[in-house]
Amino acid sequence: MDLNERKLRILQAIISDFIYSAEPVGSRTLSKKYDMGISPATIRNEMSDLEEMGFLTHPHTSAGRVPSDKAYRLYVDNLMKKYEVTEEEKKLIAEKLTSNVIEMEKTIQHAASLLSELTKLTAFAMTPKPETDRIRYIRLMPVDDATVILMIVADSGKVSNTALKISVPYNEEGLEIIAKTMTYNYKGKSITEALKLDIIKSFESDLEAMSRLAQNIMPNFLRTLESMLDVNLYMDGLTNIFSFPEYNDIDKAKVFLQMMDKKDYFRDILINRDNGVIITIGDENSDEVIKDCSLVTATYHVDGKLVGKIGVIGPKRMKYDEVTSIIEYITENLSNTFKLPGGSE
Amino acid sequence: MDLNERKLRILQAIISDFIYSAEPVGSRTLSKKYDMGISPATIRNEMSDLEEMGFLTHPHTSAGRVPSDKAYRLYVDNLMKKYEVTEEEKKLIAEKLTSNVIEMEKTIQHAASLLSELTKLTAFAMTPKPETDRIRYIRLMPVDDATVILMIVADSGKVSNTALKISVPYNEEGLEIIAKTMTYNYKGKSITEALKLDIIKSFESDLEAMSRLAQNIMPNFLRTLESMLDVNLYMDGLTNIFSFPEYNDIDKAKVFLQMMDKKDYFRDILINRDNGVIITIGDENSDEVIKDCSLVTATYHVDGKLVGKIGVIGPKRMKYDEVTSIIEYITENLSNTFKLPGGSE
DNA sequence: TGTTAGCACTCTCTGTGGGTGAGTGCTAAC
DNA sequence: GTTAGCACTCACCCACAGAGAGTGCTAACA
Repeated sequence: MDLNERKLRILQAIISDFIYSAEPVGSRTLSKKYDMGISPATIRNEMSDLEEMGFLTHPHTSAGRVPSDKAYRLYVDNLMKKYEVTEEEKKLIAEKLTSNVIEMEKTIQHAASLLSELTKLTAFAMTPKPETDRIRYIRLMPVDDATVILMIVADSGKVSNTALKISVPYNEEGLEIIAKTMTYNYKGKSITEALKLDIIKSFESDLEAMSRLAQNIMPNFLRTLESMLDVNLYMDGLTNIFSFPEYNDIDKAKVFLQMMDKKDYFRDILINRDNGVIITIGDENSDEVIKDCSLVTATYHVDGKLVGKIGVIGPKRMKYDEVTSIIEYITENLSNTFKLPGGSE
Repeated sequence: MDLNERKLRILQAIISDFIYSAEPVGSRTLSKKYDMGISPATIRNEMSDLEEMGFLTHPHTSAGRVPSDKAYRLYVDNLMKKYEVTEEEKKLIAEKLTSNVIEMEKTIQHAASLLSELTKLTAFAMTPKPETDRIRYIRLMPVDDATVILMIVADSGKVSNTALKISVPYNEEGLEIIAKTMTYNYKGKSITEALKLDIIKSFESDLEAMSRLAQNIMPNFLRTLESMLDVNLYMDGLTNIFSFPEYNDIDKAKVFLQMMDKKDYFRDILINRDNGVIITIGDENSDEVIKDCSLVTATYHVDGKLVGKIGVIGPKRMKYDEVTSIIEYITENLSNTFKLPGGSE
């Protein structure tokens, strides 16, 4: 059977209407509302064909038609018109994302909040996977007799610090020597490489006091490095799903929210997605629990290299045109904000 | 009318049963299950008295009795037995809270997660209000030609850093002089005091280059100080409310979750609560939206001074004995972990 | 006088069955 | 190929009856 122009027009109308109303679309409504110049009966015949071709389904015999995953895919790939981000939206995005950038993490959090506000969906943002981030330098600074602050600065601009409890006496020079030695050994190494390195020997030849101080510091240094590898996931607009009639069912809402609550689980889903703007619709999602959702994700860059993700999750009948344009625009802004050292945590 | 011993026993049984079952308690069930040695009819008479005294209510004529807020209050103040935190629970708390303390914020987050896990309620934890925290020192460290890291260390051990974009040429000595001058001026001042101070003049007398560098740095310094005043609120176990039959109603669940989603609103509720272990039951809560919840909060200390809050929110029929004991135990552990400089962000 | 058995009454909850309306699918005519 | 007509289907709403849990009152009992 042929997917001719009239069938496409009908399909498009059904998808638009269903995205808007969440109600199965009937032939009569269609012919009245969209003024297609053909009678309901003709539309019914076409609908029946479209159903046979797998683009429409039927919740039950006497209900209207509902687009299938295949239909949404066709819509996203071919039918959908490009949505232009409005000036108002652009202004809001610029305001929240570029000014006042004090911490990278805060900015990423704001991006999620903004995205959920603009799309009225549940949004999330993931900090970059810093595996390839390289160590720039390490500092040790005394606070008091028993406390030292360890600071690690990476190429991306990420800074991590930890207050260490030190059980041996020390002085500022000793700290400086250790920090310099560490910087010398770790500079230019990625965090994952650094974790494999064993430099504790470097200190053994020196004075014993120094060696003991270093032994006090190193385990904490490694733990701090490890924590730098953590990927944080922020969510916003969780309760937005309540505005969709498909989640008026308590069990559906419960399953959705419990899934989003398991951040580790959801993080894994995100990590395994490809880069760029990716849309997965319903059954296209490999994870059982989100098989009646659509997921739209995109990637932003930090320092031109590290890759973070941002996106939305919601019912399959989302406004794909708006959502993708807005996400694209936000990721561009984020990438610009995080371009090369500066403007980061 | 007198609240005699038998009435108390009946009331206690009703409260226990209702906390467990969430079903209105009838006279027959009570006499069978709790073996009180009196007949249902007698119990009915007593129940009727208890209702008149305001301790019980009636959802409708032919339903059993439900404890009123006044009954819960009596239970919490007088009837409830002290719950002993089990060895297992203690072990879990010790594991999650004392070991591996790299960042204060992470530990506080863990505390919330732990609390929700142990109580099966929605838990939250608020970082301390750092108004009285005092600045210990300020450092400026070069990253590259256009980036400098600003680091502020406070007495509590809290460390805040920001990467600044610098638009004028500079050298390490210049940074050090400015950092020393800033430390000299700000050391010992609380953050709120520091925000009111205007030290930009201190740099005017010096070389012009220095003055321009300082003018590059100061606005960002103030913004970083401001961000140090932020109080973070972490939540965990939001979806636990789905396990309570009283939230099987989609609208109830929605209202609850939307309320918790408005973090600023909820943060304000917490900030206004007194210190120590505080239980507020139903109508005792001044905020309309949580009038059918109970809120249990407690305070922990950082550096022996700063005060953070942690607690749970849930239906009025919560296991107050368990909840209060566990919260108390966790706050003790937190306060110990955060005792004086060390073990913090 | 306090306690208990008995009984009528109340109210929720569940299941059932008819009516309504939106929509389909088929057939026959245009 | 398109359309009008019509029988048929199915979800949804509503009313109604019966069951079950529980109360409140009364009268009898220790």
